[in-house]
Amino acid sequence: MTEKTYSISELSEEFSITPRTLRFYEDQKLIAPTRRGQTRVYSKKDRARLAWILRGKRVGFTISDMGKLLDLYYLEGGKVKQREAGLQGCRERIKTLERQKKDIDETLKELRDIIDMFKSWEPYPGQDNIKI
Amino acid sequence: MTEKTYSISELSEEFSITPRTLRFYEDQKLIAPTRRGQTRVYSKKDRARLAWILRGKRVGFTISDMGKLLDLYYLEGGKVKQREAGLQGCRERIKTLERQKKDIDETLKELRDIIDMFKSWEPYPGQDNIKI
DNA sequence: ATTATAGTTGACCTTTACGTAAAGGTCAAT
DNA sequence: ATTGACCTTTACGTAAAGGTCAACTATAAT
Repeated sequence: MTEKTYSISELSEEFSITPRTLRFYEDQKLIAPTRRGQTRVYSKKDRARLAWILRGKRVGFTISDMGKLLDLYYLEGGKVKQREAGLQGCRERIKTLERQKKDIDETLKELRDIIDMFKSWEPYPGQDNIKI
Repeated sequence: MTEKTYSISELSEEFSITPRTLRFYEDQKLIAPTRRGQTRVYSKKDRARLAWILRGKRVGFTISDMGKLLDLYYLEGGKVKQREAGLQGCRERIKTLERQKKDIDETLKELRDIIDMFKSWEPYPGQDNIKI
């Protein structure tokens, strides 16, 4: 059974990014698709890595951050020190993410306040300008 | 009673940013401190705006995003269309923030899995290298 | 055979968010 | 009056994350 593979455009469409982005990630050593000739062939594993990278990006990590994380994740055997550093790194990331969650909750609250403020200013029928 | 004010360095230290950053935000019309001579004097209100901007930044908004949001917030009277746009903008931001929260939760879960993985590799006493 | 469709590698361009001098003003303390 | 601390503007520099050509190549379809 041959595993499913993806072309660069399939993958970029699926994740709403451009092929350029995928090539860029490869350039930055985040993904290493195999080649058939000189054409990139992405595996399921590559696809999973990509999903990880993009999610990391959405929550504020840089792509090089994600590169390091992925390396840790796929680390098969390594020195103790590397693993310790990995653990430390993970813990720090968890902390910043938890802070971000708090920030988001507070920002959400304020956004909803703004919406309420807007609503309480609803114009009267027939009126399309409000002056104070 | 004269309200409390802050110097550029007070404020930048409090929020762990550089004075350059504050001047930059002013350049971008995000904050408009008053002046005593040519020296910037920040009010409580300025400080609040700054806190907003920085929180927005932490959760992934650009500073120009935050500028627009602040304008909406401090909007005193305006056309209906502006307010409608403001409402729409807020709703969109709320959506992306909620998505980000989900992303964060999933990322947190995976980070914790990685940590568990690391832990299960704990070396035996006296051993400081693991090979596979 | 030629056209269309994907793919490739450069190389340079752009935006965001500041950093980093350079060059000097202001004011309090010595 | 000079030092030091803090402030100012102007202006060029930079890193991150791609965008945007341009010039080819490979393969499939007509």
